[in-house]
Amino acid sequence: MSAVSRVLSGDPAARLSEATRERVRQAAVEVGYHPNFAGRALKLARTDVIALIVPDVTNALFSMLVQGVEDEAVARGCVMLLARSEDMQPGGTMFDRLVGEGRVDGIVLQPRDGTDPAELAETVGMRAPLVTIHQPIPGASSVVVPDALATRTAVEHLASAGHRRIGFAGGLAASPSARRRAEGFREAVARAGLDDDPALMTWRGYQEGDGRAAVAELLALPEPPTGLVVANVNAAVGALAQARTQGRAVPEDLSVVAVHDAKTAEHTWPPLTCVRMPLYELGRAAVAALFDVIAGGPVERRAVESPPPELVVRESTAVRGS
Amino acid sequence: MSAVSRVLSGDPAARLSEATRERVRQAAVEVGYHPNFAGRALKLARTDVIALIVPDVTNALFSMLVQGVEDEAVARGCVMLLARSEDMQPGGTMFDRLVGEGRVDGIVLQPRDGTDPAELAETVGMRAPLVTIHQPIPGASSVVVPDALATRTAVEHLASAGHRRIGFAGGLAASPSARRRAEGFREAVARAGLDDDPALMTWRGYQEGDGRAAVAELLALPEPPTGLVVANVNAAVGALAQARTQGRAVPEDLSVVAVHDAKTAEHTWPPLTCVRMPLYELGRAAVAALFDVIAGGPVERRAVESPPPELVVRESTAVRGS
DNA sequence: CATCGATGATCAATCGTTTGCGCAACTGGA
DNA sequence: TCCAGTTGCGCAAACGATTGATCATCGATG
Repeated sequence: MSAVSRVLSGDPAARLSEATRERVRQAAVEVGYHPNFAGRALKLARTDVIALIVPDVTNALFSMLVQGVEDEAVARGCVMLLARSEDMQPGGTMFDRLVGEGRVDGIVLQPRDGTDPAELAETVGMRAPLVTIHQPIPGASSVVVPDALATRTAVEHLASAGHRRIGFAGGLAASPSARRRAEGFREAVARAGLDDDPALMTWRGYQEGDGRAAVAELLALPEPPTGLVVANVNAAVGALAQARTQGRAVPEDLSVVAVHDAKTAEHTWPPLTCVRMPLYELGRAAVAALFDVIAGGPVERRAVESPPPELVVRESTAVRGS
Repeated sequence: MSAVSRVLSGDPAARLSEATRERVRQAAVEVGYHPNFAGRALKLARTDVIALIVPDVTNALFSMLVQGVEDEAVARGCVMLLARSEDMQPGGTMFDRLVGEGRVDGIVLQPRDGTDPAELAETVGMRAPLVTIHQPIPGASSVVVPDALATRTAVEHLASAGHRRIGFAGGLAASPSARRRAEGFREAVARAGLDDDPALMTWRGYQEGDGRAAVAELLALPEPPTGLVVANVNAAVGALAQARTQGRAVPEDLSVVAVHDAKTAEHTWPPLTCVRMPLYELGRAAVAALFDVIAGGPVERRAVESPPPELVVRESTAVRGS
C-alpha cells in the first residue's frame, strides 16, 4: 500500500526505481485500483474540487465562462462543482455547508449584479479561497474583462458610421462592470467629439426587460439617438424588440451594438453587431487566480487583456442615413 | 464529539433528549463548527455529490435541464458537479477518476447524439449508479421526455393551418430521441391524412448546420413542403437562416415549428413557434431516478409526462396561403 | 430499598490514504 | 573487507467522523 500510494501520487521523493514504479502502475491498472477519494481528501485536507457559483445559467454568456472554468480546473487535475440555486448562493444553507465542511478547495464567484461588495464580503466571510469575476469585493482577488475598451470599440464603430448622437443602455448604476462600460462610453464619446448629452445614458440593468425600458426612455427624447450601445447582449435583445414595438427599424432608424457576443446574437432579428469579450479566457484566468490564492498568493485585481475585445459586425448597424 | 456527531446527523436512534440536542446545535452554531466533509465521506462511503455529464453547454436547452438537476440534488442535500469537457466524458481520464475514486454518489449522463448505446454502456462499465437522459443504454435506468407527442403536436398545428405537405428535419437516424420524434411525426401525418412522402423526412441531426442542410434538401424537392417540423430548436435556428438564404419567407412560404422551446426562440428572426418540453422536470426526474438506483431499486425506463408538451405559437407559422 | 428505563459521557475501532522512519539487502568503489 | 548509497519493504501514526458498547447517574415505580 505504501509503495502504491507513493507511485500513484507521483511522489518524487519516494525511494523507488523507475522500473518498480512502472510495475506498480501496471498492477494498479490491471486490478482497476483507484485511490479512495475520501481517504485522500481526509489526509491531504484537499478535495481537488473547485466551485463555480453563478446567479444565473440562462444568461447567454454563461456557456463560455463555464467552459473556461472547467477546462482550467480539469487541466489542473480538479473537477468543477456548479452552483446556481438560491440555497447555493452566498448566505444560503448549502453555501454555508460547502464552505464550512471543506467540500471545495476554492470558489469562483460571479456576484449578482447590483450586489453590495462590502455586504457580500461579509456574507462570504473569507472562509475559503475565493476569486470573484466581473466585480471585486473587499479582501478577495478578482478578475475582470476590459469593459471600457469594449464600449469604446462600440462607440468608435458607430461614430465611424456617422452617428453623432449615440445612446447608452447601461447596467445598474451600482454595478462596477456597468461603471467600467459607462466610462469607456464617455471617453469614446469625448474623444470622437460626439454629442455629450447626459440624457443619452440610461442605467436600467442587464436583463432583456431592462433593454426594452432603456430604448423606450431614449426614443422618448426630443432628439432620440440614431446609434445605441447596449452594455450586455441580453439587454440588446430586449432593445431590438422594443425598437420594433415602437416602429423603429434597426439598423435604419437605430443602429445597435451590444457588448459581449453570444451564439444567440447571430440569430436575432436582425443579427446583432457585437463586441466579443474574452469570457472563456475569463473563466480560465479566474481559476488560475484561484490557484494562486490557494497557494498563499496575495489578493490581486486582474484583468483579461487577451484576446482583446473584437468587433463582430452583423446586421444591426449601418451607416447613418442609409 | 460523539454527541455532536449524533445530533448533527439527525440520528433518531441516539439516546439524547431534545433539550440536549438543541443545546448541541446551538453550540455548533456558536463556534461555527461544521463536520469535516472528507471524514464523513470516508466513514459513510458517500460524498453527497451528483455528477451531471453533458456533451455541450452551448445548447440552448441546457439551462433548464441543469436547473432541474441542481434543484433536485440540493433538495436532497447533495451538490451537483458539472462535467462537459472531453476528459470528463465517458472514456476520458477524468471520468475514470470520477468513477473509480468514489468522488460522486451517482451520475446523470446525457449521451452524445448518435452514440452507440451498447458501446457507451461498455465504456461506462456500470461502476457507479447511473441514469441516462434522452437515450437509454443497456443496464442503466433512463428518463426521457415525450418526443412523439411533441412532434405530433407540431404536425397538428401545421395541419390545422392548412398545410398538406409537411417536412421533417430530424436528428441523426441512429438517435433514439430522433426516432421517437419521427414516430410521432409519422403518426400525426397518417392520422391527419397528410401527404405521406418519404422524401419529406430528413435525418441530418440536431445542430444548427444540420437544420440548414435539411432545409436545403427539402426545398430542392420538386414539390417542397409548405410546413416544417424541426426536431430541435438549435436546428430550427439553422433552418430559418437557410430559408432566408434561399429567398423563402417564413412563415409565408414555409411555416416552421420546432421541438423544444428556449429563451433564444423568442428572439429569432422571426420568433419561433415551438413545442415546449419539460426539460426542468426531466432534470429533476433524472435525479429522483438516480436516488432510486442508489437505494438499490431496479433498472427502469421512465418518461416525464407532466407537464405535457405545450405549443407556443410565435411568428414562424401561419395559415397556408396567407 | 431494589430494580428498571432513560439519558449523558466516554472509549475504541473503523473507514483508506499518506508519509516519516527503520531495517535489510544489494551494489559499487576504495 | 568495509563503507556508503540506493532501493524495497513494512510499520505506525495521523487525518476527522461515525457508531456500537459500556459505565454511571438519575428519576420513577413497585
